[in-house]
Amino acid sequence: MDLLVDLQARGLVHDTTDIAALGARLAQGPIGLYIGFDPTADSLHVGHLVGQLFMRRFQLAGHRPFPLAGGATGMIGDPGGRSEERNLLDVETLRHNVGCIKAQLTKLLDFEPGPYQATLVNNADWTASITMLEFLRDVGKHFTVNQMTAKDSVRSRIESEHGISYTEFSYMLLQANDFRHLYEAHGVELQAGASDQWGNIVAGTELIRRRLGKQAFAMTHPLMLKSDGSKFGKSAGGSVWLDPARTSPYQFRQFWVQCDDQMIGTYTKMLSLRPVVEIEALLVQHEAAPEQRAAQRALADELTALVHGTKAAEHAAQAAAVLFGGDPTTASADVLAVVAGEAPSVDLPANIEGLRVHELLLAAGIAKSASEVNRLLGQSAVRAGNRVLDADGLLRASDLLSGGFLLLRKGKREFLVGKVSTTG
RNA sequence: GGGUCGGUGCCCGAGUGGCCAAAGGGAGUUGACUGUAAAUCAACCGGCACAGCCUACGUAGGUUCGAAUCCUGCCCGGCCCA
Repeated sequence: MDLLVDLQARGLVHDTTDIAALGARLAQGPIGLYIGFDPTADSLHVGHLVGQLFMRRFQLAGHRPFPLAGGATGMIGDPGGRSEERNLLDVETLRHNVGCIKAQLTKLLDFEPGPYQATLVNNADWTASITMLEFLRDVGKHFTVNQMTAKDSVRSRIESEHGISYTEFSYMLLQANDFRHLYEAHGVELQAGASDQWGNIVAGTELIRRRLGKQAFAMTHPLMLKSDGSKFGKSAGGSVWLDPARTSPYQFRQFWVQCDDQMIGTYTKMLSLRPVVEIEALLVQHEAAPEQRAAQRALADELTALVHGTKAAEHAAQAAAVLFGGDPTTASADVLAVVAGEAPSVDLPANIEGLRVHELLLAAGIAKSASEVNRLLGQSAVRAGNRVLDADGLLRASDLLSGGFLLLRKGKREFLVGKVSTTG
C-alpha cells in the first residue's frame, strides 16, 4: 500500500509541504527522514511513540530513518507549547539524558546494516563546534526576524507576560540548521514531527532552499490528546515512560488497557503497526462488545511487546489476569513473582498463622492507621488470596499461595505482596 | 496607630456554655452495580490497648462541676478610620 495513503488513513498526516511533490519523491525510491527528540528527561514517554513509530513505518516501507537526540537543542529549550522560559539543564544531566534517550531510540528501529538501516545522530556533534560568527553568517543571515516572530511558537511567547529569551528565540535556527546538515551529510530530505513542530521544521526547509537551492519536505502528525483535550501520556502516577525502571512493563501495558473507548480507535490507528484494514475489523469487533476491551488489549499487547519485548509483555498480561478477577490461588509462583514486582511488598515470618494484618498494611503504607484497617475489615474490604478476612484481621497458614507468596488486597485495586523470608 | 469582624477537621462551611470528634457540602476510602469505564445508591471518613480512653475548633493562660462556645494577652487575615 502507498505509504502516504496509509499514513493518511491512520490520521497521521497533519500538515505537509507540497504533498504531491513528496508523493512523487517517495515513489522514486528510498528517502532519508528524521525526527528529533530533545533530552529534557532521562527517558522518553508514550507521547514520543508516535514519532518513533512514524519513522518505523517509513523504514518498513523501505526508507532510511535518522532518529536524532537533541544534545545541542536540548541545551537551549524549545519555546513551543510553553508559556514560560525553560530552566536550562546542566551539562552533566544533559549528557546523561542523551545517553538514555539514545538507547531508547534504537529499540524500535532496525539498525542492522542494509539499505533501510537506521542511523542515530546527535545534533551536538555538528553544532557544538560552530562558532558564533559562522552561525550568524551561515544560518542567521537566511532568516528575517519578521519571519521568525510570525511563527506560532514564538508569537504566543512574545504575547505572553513572561516573554521569550534570545536563547529560546534562537531554537528554531538550530533546528533549521540540523535539517540542513542532515540533508547535506546524509541526504535526509524529510523532517517529521508533531504538529507543534511545524514552525521549526519549515524553518529547515526554508534554509535548505535558500542556502542550497534544494527542495526538502516537512510533515507533521497530530499531537495525541485525551478525549477531554488534555495532554496525553499522564496517568494517575504521572507520565508513562518508556524506561522500565520508571514505568514497569506491567504499568505500561495497563495504561493502554485502560484507554478511553472514545479514543482507542484513534490511538490504535496512530500507533499500531498492523494494517489499517485489520485495525478497522478490530474496531468493529470492539464496538460490538466494548466491555471486552479487545482493541485496548490488542494495542496494549502490541506496544508492550515493541517497547519491552514479548516476554515482558506476556508476564504483564498474566499479572494483570491475576490482579483483575483471576483466581490468585491457582496462579503459578512465576506469575506471582511478576505480581510481586508490581505491588508494595513486605517480608513475612515463617509462620503466619494468627498474624494480624494491621501491621502489614501499615508498613506498606496501604492504610494510614490501625483504625483504618479495622474499618476496612468491617467493610469486608481486605482479602488474602480470595478469602475475605474476618473483622479480627488474622491470617491463616492456608492463605499462603505457591512459592510462599501472600497476596493481600485492599478493595479491588490495591495490592500488597508478602513473601516468607527464606534463610540462605 | 484606632475601630471592627473573623481564624473550626484534607477543602468549603455550620455551631456561640453540657445532647460536640463537632451539622451540611466537596474531596477521599470501601461496598453494591459494572467493562480494570462513567453514572447511581449505600456505608465509612482524628488516633489508640476501641462498650472506654487520648488528642483536636489560631496560640498561651483564665473563669466554670463542665469551654469550639465566656474572659485576658499574643499571632494571623478582612474591612473601616488615620
